[in-house]
Amino acid sequence: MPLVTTQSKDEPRLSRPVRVAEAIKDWVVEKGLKKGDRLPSEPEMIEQFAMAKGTIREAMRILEAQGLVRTRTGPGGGSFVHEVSKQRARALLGNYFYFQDLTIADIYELRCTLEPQLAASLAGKLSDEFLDQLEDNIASYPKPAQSADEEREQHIASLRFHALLATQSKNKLLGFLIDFMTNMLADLTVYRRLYNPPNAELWQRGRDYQVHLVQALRDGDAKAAHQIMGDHMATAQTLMSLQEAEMQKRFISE
Amino acid sequence: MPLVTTQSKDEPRLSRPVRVAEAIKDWVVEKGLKKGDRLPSEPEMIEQFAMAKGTIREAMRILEAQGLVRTRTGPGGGSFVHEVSKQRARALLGNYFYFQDLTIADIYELRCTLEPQLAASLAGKLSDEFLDQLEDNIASYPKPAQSADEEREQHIASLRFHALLATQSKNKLLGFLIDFMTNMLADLTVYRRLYNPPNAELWQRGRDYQVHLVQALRDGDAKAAHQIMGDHMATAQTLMSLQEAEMQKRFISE
DNA sequence: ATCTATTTGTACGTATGTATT
DNA sequence: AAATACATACGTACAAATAGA
Repeated sequence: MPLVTTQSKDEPRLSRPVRVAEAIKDWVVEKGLKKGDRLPSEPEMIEQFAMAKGTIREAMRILEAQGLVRTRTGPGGGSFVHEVSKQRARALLGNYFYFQDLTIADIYELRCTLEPQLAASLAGKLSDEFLDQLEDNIASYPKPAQSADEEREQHIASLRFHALLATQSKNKLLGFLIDFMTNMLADLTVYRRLYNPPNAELWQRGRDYQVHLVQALRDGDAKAAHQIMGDHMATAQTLMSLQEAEMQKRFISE
Repeated sequence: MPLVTTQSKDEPRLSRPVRVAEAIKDWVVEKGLKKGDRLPSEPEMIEQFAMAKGTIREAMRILEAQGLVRTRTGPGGGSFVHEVSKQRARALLGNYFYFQDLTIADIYELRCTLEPQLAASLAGKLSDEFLDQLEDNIASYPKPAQSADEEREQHIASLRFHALLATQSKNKLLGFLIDFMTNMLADLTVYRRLYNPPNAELWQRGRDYQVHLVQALRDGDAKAAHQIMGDHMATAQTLMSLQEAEMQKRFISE
C-alpha cells in the first residue's frame, strides 16, 4: 500500500519543501523502510536534494506534522520513520470535520449501525482479562450521577467502554471509526440539559445494556450482542436528541 | 467545535515549531477566524511569538501540511485560514492505514453496511440533474471489458459512481467514509486475476444493480434502494475475494 | 559528574521570486 | 513598465541536546 502524498491537481504549484517532503515519502516507500528506520541526516539530505538547510527542515516538519517521522537530536539522532499514531490520525481527521457541519445526530446515525456490527464480531473472541477490564470500567460508575458534572464524567467513562471495545476489532477500519466517534463525542459534547435533569432510570437502563452486553460477549452469542448494542445505541441516540446536545467548535489535540 | 491539536502525552516533548503551530491554532479558534481570514504576516508573527523567522516558517509549514492554512506570495499575500479539503483528509487518514494491516475485505465489510444506508437516505432526495449524472457515469462502461486493463478502468469508473453518491450525503461523516473507501480501493487495488478472466455475466449483474438503483432513487423508494445496494455490495464482496485482490502498500497523494 | 563528539535546532543577513497596483 | 509588498530560498554561524567515554 503506497503512502498517500498530499497534492491536488488544480492547485497552483507546490512549494519546494512540500515537493521535497513528497520525494522523501516516495523514497521511503521505494526503499521499503519500516518504522524505526533512520532517514538520512540533515547534511546528507542537503546534498542529496541540493537544497538549503531551511528547506530540508521545513520538509521534515511537514512529515512530522503528518505523523510519519519523528526527530531526535544528539549522537545517533536524526529522523526516523514513525507509525502514524491513532491519536494523530484522529486529530487530523477531526480538523477536517471542524469545517463541515457535523452534528451529534450524524455520529449517532453511524454508531447505530457500526457499534452492533463490532459487538457481533467480537462475541466469543475476547480474552477473560479483557472482559474483566470491561466490567471494571462499568464498575467505575456504580450509581446514578448526583450532579451535572458527575453525569458528564460518567458519560465520558461509558464512551470509554466503547473505545475499549474498538481496540479489539479485527477490522482496523471499523475499530478506528468507532474510536474516532467516541473521542469526538467525548471531546466535543457540551451538555445543554435545559429541561433534562439527571435521570436515574435512564442511567440504569444504559448500565444494564453494558452488563448484558459483556455477558453476551462472554457467551459468544453474536446475535444477542448485536441486538443489545443496537438497543443501547437507539436509546442513547434518543437521549442525545432530547438533551439537545451541541458540538463545540474547536481544533482537536492529539 | 475546537480545532484538534496534535500532541500526545507520553511522547518526549514537542519541538518549538510544533508548539508555535499549536499556539497559532488556538489563536485562530479564540479569535473565531473563518476560512479565508488572514493570519498575521511573517514579521508580525516573529514579533508576536518572539521566534526566529525559520521557526515561524516551519510552524506555518506544519499548518499547511495539515491543510489548515494556505499561503500566497505577493502584495496582499500571506497566510490564510483554509478549510481542510476532502482530498487532504483522505490522504492523511490513508497514511495512518499504511501502517495498519487493512485488507480489502475489511473495507468491503464496512461498505456492505454503509453503502445501503447511504442509498436509502438519498432515495427521493436527489435532483434530476444529479440522477442524470449518475446515469451518464453508468453509460461510460456500456459493454463488458475486453482486457484486464479495460476491466480495471471500468472498475474505477464504477467506484466513481459510489463516490458520486457519497457527495450527496447529508451526513458528512457517512459521506466522507464512503468517499474514503472508494478512493482507497481505486488507488490501492492491484488485480491478481490469476484464475478469473473478465466475466461478462458478472459485469452485467453489476451494471444492472446500478441501473435499478438509480431507478429506486428516482422513485424515492428507500427500501428498494437499500436492498439493491445491499445485494450489489454482497456480490462485489464475493468478487473481490475470488479475485484475491491485494492492497498495494504506498503513501497516498492528495 | 564532566567532557566530547554528533546531530538537530535557532538566528540572521542577503538575494530572489511573485503577484498587485 | 515599474515600484511595491510580500513570501521563498540560501548559507553560514552558533546554540542546545543527547549518548557515550
